[in-house]
Order: sequence, then C-alpha cells, then structure tokens
Amino acid sequence: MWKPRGVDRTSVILQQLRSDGTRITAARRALVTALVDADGHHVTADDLVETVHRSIPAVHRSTVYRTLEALEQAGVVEHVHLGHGRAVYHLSDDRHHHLVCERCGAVVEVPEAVVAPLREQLAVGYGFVVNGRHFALPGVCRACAALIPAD
Amino acid sequence: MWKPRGVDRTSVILQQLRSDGTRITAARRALVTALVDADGHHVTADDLVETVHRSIPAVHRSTVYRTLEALEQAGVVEHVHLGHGRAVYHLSDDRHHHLVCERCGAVVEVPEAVVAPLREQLAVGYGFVVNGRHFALPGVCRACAALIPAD
DNA sequence: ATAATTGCAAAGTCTTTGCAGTTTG
DNA sequence: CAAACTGCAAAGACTTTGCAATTAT
Repeated sequence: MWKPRGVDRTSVILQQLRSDGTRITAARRALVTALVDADGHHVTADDLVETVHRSIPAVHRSTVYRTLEALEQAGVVEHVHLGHGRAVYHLSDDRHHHLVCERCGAVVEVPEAVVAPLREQLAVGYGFVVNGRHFALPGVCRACAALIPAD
Repeated sequence: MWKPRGVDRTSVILQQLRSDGTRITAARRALVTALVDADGHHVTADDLVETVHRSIPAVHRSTVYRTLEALEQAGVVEHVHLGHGRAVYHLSDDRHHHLVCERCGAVVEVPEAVVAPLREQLAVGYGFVVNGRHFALPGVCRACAALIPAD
C-alpha cells in the first residue's frame, strides 16, 4: 500500500485550498504541514501553534485558530472535543475515533469499522447520521481498569 | 438498585450525601432539586444556576460549580461535553446517550441498549470500558439531513 | 465548636473578534 | 490593486480558586 509523503499531501491540500479561492500564505503552509505531520494523532490548537512556531515563530495563535476555521470550512479539517474544553484537530481523511480515558487521559484510537454497525443502527432507527470522521467516547482504559478494578 | 416510591428522589440523594459526610445546605438542596427536575434532560451549569436562582437568588455560580464537583465525586452526578466548551450535567442513574446535531444543535437521546454492542466490542477488543452512563456523538439529525442532502 | 461551605472577586483556559497594516493572486 | 490574510490587543465564554465570613452538624 502506497503512502504519500508528507510534502505531497501538504501540497495536494494547499492546491485544493487555492482552487477554493483561499490564499496560501507561509502560516497556512506551516499549519497544513503540521496537520499532515500529526498524521492521525490528536493535536490541540496549542500543539499546532507550537509546531508552527518551530518554523515560523511569528505566527500568532489567532491566525492558527482562524486558519483552522478556514480549513474546516473547506472540509480539509475537523475537530472533536475530548472533554474539558479543549478541542483536537485532524485532517478530514483520517478515519478513526477516540476512546478517552477519564482517569489517565490516554487516548485509544479505534478504526471506523468497529463503529460502523452502531452508525447504521442510529441512521436507521433515529435518522441520525453520526459524524463520519471522528468522535470521542469517554471511559476507562485497560491500564486504569487494572489499577482500579471496581469503582 | 432500589427505586424510591413515596419518598422523593431529591431527599434520597441528599440522604446519601449526608451519609458521605457532606453537609446539606439550602444551595445544595436547591441544586439537587434542579437536577432531579431536569430528569434526564441535558442541563448546562448555567441552566442549573438559573433554576437554583428561582428559589434562592443569592447562590453564586461558583457554588453551583463547586457543588456539582462535589456531587460528581460522590457519584451522584456526571457530565459530558456536547461540543464547544460547555458541559451538560445529569444524575448518574439516567442511562442514555446523546446524539448532537452539528448543524442545528438538536440533541437526540438514545437508550443504553442501542450502544451496548459497541461497548462490548470495545471492552473485548481494546480493553476500554466506555463510560456506562453518558456520552455524546456528533452528527446530523434527520431534519437537517433532509434540508441539506449532500454536503 | 469547628470544619465544611459560601459569596465575592479575581484569575485561568481556550477561543474569538475588531482593526490597521501586510501580502497574495 | 483589491481582497484576503495577519499580528496585536482586547474581549468573550466557561470554569476554577484564594479568602474571609458564614453555617451545618
């Protein structure tokens, strides 16, 4: 299976943005690169700011937020809330979900396929189309369950 | 677990708290009542503040937050984040989940049973115990799906 | 009595916004 | 060049915290 290199994917995305009329700036290039490099891992806006700063320290937090919003509107990026306020961002084509441990904060990633049956049942029974890309379920991870057997 | 008949739910909960060593105050009584009255509906901290104020206007927001924290520690209350920051609170024995429409904000409630199979699969396959009580899935509700067929 | 609880005000976190200057296409 | 984008600073939503006064047990 062929896996596109980070640079390739970045330019594909930038290309797509440009064709939408959005302008490509150094900040945006850096942010998209940061998202591509994150590659399926959950990153907060803060993480992204930090990463972007490694190449362009001048980029302001607000620019990151605004660009994320633009990317989201363009359908390139999505975000979920992993409890307690802060959101995590990811490219739209990373199809997996999050199990967030309420005790230690660990994040377990689960492929889409596992969730597909529930998705179908909700669609049929409730007319509700679960976000195809990404969501988070709270719970207790294996390690914590082992440490604290009963609640 | 025993379900109260003649005795109202509020006093049962307050009783339980008192036996935990927590002190019962007017503010706490009002808050528990507000939670009981919400009865399975999603309420934000703000909703609760407002409700509590209807009987005791003097109760401060911070008291509500602190009491909610205490109630959560006592296992009486839990909260979930329905996207974008604000959390919703509910009594721990209300077993249902939320489907939150990303377009109109509607919240569809789904009984635990629907989710049970996924829960089991995640437990077996990932050692992850999904929160037994409450979580939220983002998506698009029936009405919005009808309005905006394709994305 | 005495430790828990409260109100208040202030701070903290995460995110958004108005504006004037800069850059892209 | 015009429209889009940016940094900055300030505000906004939601929640937490330090403290002295109050209150339940």
